[in-house]
Amino acid sequence: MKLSSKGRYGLKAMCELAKHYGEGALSLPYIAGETLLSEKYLEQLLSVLKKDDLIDATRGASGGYFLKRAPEDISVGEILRSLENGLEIVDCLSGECENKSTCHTYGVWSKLYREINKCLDGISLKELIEGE
Amino acid sequence: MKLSSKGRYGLKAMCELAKHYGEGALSLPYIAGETLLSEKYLEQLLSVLKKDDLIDATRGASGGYFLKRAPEDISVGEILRSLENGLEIVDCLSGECENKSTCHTYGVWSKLYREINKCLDGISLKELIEGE
DNA sequence: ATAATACCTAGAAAATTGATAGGGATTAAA
DNA sequence: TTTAATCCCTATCAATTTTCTAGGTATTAT
Repeated sequence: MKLSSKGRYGLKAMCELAKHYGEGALSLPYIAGETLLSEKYLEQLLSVLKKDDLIDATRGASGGYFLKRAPEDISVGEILRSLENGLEIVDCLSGECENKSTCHTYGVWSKLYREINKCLDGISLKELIEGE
Repeated sequence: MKLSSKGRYGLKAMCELAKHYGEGALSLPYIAGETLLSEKYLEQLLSVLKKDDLIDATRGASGGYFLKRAPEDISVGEILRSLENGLEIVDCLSGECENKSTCHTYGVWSKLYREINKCLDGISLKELIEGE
């Protein structure tokens, strides 16, 4: 049960944006340079984060990406759910499970799912860059 | 961040063994039949669980697998750590991370790791088959 | 105009996971 | 003592997912 690199990389990028919150937009090459990630791969992650309304961007020369809300108002949970396309650890949590009632293990997954979300929703981007 | 089918299948098999705890060994074909899993694949999962001392087996005709401890003394955490080869959601948790001190995200992973284990260690196999 | 940027889509490469196959060793029971 | 049922071991294939690369288009400050 590993987090994908999308989650890890994307969260790093979000930290970078948070560090410069209020200073205008950061360009893709800049973020890639700071986080040591491939520009093209990072671009795809940022597009996901944008689709989910966590960041926004301005196009054209001297354009770039920036947080849509303040770092203290964005939780790690939101970011990871966006990048990982949900944090459901088993498929029967999303979609309907037909034998939820008789399945011995359903309860485990649903409890774990709640705990994971609770934990991650309790950490803000601001705490992250300040080292709680 | 998905649990692999090893974890899901293996836990199912463990439930089956728990249901018949104290009744002697269950054969691979029997367990596969009850859980609707491929014999050969399940065999590999059981061998992992055996290596990690959660189950034991007797060979030869009328042999089979059985729990090494009572269902109330085996936690879901133990089972999943065995099958998933640890529950570290990122690699820097296992192995040493060289820049643990400067990394903004290390704290998140380590906190989440603790929560996941705490949650799963708090559920016993017995609770599972009895529906807590 | 130009150069720097975000945006979009297709697909290759690599890694992981899921599953199959076949044979060997052991042992209860006929 | 033979037989059949079982666990044990290892190799390998197939499918899926993840990671990453490539190339072009649209937009905009300078």
